[in-house]
Amino acid sequence: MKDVATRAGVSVGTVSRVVNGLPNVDPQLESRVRKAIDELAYRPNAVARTLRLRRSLTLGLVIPDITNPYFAELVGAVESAALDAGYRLIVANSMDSAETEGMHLGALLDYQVDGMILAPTVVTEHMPMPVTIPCVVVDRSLIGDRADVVSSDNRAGGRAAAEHLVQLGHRLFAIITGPPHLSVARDRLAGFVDGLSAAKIRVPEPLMYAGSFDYSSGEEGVAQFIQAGLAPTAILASSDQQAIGALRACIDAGVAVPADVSIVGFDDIPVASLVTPRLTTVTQSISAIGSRAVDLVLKPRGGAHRRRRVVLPVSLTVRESTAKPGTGLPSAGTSRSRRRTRPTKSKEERHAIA
Amino acid sequence: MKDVATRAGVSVGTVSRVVNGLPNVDPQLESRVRKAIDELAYRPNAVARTLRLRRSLTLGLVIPDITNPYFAELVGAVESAALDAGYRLIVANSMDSAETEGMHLGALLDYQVDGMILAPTVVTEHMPMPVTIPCVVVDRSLIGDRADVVSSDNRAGGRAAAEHLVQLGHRLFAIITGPPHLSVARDRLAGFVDGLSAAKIRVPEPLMYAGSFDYSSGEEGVAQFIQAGLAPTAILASSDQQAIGALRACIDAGVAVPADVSIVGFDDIPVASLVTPRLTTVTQSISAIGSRAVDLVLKPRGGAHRRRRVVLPVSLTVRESTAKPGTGLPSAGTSRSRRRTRPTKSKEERHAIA
DNA sequence: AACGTTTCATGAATCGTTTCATCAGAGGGC
DNA sequence: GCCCTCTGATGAAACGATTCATGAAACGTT
Repeated sequence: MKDVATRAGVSVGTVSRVVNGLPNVDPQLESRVRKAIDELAYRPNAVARTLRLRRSLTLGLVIPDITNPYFAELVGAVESAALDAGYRLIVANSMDSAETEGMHLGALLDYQVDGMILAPTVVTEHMPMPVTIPCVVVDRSLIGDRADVVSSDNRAGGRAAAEHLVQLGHRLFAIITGPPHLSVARDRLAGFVDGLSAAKIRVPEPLMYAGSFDYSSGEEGVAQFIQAGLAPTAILASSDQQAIGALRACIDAGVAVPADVSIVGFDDIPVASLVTPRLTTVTQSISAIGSRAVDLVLKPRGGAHRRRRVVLPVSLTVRESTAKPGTGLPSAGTSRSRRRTRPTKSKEERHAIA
Repeated sequence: MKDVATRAGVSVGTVSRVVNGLPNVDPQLESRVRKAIDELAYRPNAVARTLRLRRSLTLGLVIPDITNPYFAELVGAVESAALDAGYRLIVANSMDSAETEGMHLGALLDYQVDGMILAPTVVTEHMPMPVTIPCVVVDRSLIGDRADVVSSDNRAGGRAAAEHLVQLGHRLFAIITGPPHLSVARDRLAGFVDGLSAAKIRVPEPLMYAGSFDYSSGEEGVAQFIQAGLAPTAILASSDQQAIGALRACIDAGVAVPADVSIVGFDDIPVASLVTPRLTTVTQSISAIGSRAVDLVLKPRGGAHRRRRVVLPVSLTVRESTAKPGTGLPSAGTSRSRRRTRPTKSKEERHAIA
C-alpha cells in the first residue's frame, strides 16, 4: 500500500480511501491511484485489515465429520449463505473427537472469526464456549447451554415416519437410534415413539439398537434384530446412512425390501434416491438450516434476551423402501440368514496395479 | 498481552518469550507470567502474529464441490495431513464456477495462506496463479501450468478396469466419461481405450457419453446407450457417482446388474461398497494424495527446478457389479424399457408435516 | 579495581491497514 | 482585506504481536 501511495504520489490514507470507496477524494487522484494499483497488482492484506478493524468478515463452522454427506451438504449451505452475507467461511472438522473439536474452537477464536456455527460432537458442560463472539449451534443442541440453536423438527419427522408405517399396517417395529447424548438422536427417537404409541404400539427392547449415525451402525442394528428372532416388518432408522447400511444387511440376509421388510431413513441425502429401492425418508431443508444459522449468528440477540431456538419444518418423502407388511426379518439360525450374514469381506478382491 | 505484562509486572517482550518458549527467561518471572495468563484467560491473537511473522501457518484448499463424496474425503485427508504438519486449513468451495473459484483464490491469498492446494474446476490459461506462494494442484492438472501436481495413476486404473472386463469375456462396451477439458477425465478414458485396444476392441460412437462426474450423468449415459440400441454388455464409468447413476438407470430399465450388464466405477467412495450390487471399482488412496500434496506445498522446490509430478498407484477392487457377459442393455422400443424408463418422478411423493 | 562475559529484561521498531485530528487552499459574503 | 465554511489530503496513532539493539546486573579473572 505504501508502494502504491508513493507511485501515485499520494499518502497511504488516500489510497485507503480509494480502496474502500470512501468520499472526499479528488477524481483525478483517484484515477492515478487506481492506475498504480493495477500496475503493481496490489491486493490489500486481509490480515492487517482484520487486525485494525477487529473484525475478520469470517465465520467459523465446526462439524463432526465432513465425510458424512449430511454435513457435506451443510457445509455447502452455510458457505453460500455466508457468502451472500459478505462473509467467508472457515470449516473445521473435529473427526468426532472432543479434543480436536476444542482445539478447532480455540484456533478459530484465535483467528478472530466474527461468529461461530457449530454442530458439536459431544455435550460438554464445561465446553469453553466463546462468550466473546456470537455462536449458534446447529442440528444438535447442547444441554444447558446458552447458545442459540437451529435445527429441523426432528420429533415431528420421527412421528411422521412412524405414522406412515403404521398406516401401511405395520405392527412390529425395530428402531435404530443415534448416540443417546445427542439431542438429534433423542428427538428422532421420541418422534418414533410418539407415532407408535398413538397406535398403542411398543417396541421390545431387543429391537432397539443404539449406534452412531453411520453406515455400519445400520448393518449392526439389523444383525442384532436378526439375532433377536422377533421378525419385525419395519425398521425406523435415524439417518439415511443407517438406513442404507440396514438395507445392505437385509439384502445380504436374503430379505427383500420392501416386500419382506420396510425401511425408512432420515435426512434425505442425495444418494437416498439412488439406492435400490429408493429410500423413503424424512427430508430436511439443509439450505434453510444454513441460512437461518448465518442469520442468527450475524444478528446477535441483545444481551438480556433468552436463547433463540429456530425449528424448521421437515417433510416425509415416500419412495420405494416402504410397503405393506411382509414376512419380516428372518431369525438367526435360519439357514438362509446364517449362510449369508456377512459376505462383504469374502466377496471383495483387491488387485494392485503394476 | 499488554494486560498480562502489566499484571505480571514485566514487559510485553518477556511475555512474548514466555508464550513462545524462548530461552533466557527467569523461572520466577516465567511463573508470574503464566499465572497472569491463566487469570486473564489470555489467548494470543493469531492475526497479529500472522501480520508480524508474515506467515499464517495456514493452508488453503479449493475444491469444486464439497457435496461430491470424493472431495469430501479429500478434504478430510488434506486437513489431517496439514494438522500433522502443524498447519491449519481453510477450505473453499467453488461450486463448479470458474468465477467463484477465482474469487476464493484471491481471498485465500489476501488471507496470507502459506500455501495453496487446488483441484481446479476449469482450465484457465490466464488463471491468476499465485506465484508468490507455493501451490500444488491435485486430482486434475492444468494444461501448460507450472504448478506441481499430485494425482492417482488414472490411466493405469482405467486400463485395469477395461482389462478386467475383457478378461471376463466382454466384447461390446459403453463408456461414460467426464468433462473432456479435465485431465482426470481424459486420462481415465485413455486408460479404458488402452485396455480395450489391447484386445482389438473399439467402442462405437453412440456408446460414448461425455457428462460430468455426478450421479445424473450416469443415468443420462445409460439412457443414451439404450437409445443407441446396440446392447453393450459392460459399462465403464469414470466415477463411482456415474456408476451408481448408471446402476440406477439399469435397474429402472429392468436390466439386472451384473447378470445382464456389468458396471465398473472409479474412486471407491464409501457408498460404493453399500449399493446393490456392490460396485467393482478402481480405488485410489485419498489419504496418500492428501499427505503428498501437503508435503509438496510445504517443501517448495528450489526456483529453477521443473514442476514436480507425483503419480500414485491405484488398485482394482472387484466386488459384485461385474460378471461374465449377459444379454446386454435393451434397445429403445422394447416394451420393457419403454414402460419403465424414468419412473423416478412418478414414484416419489412428498408430504409436508404439520 | 578494572575489565570481559554471561544472563535477562526492556523499549522501540515493525508488519499493513484504518481513522481521526489537522491543515492547506479555494471560494463566498461582508 | 478579513473571516468563515467547505473540500480534500496528510501524518500519525492505533490494532497485537515479534525481535533486535541496548543496557543493567552479576560474576570471574587478572
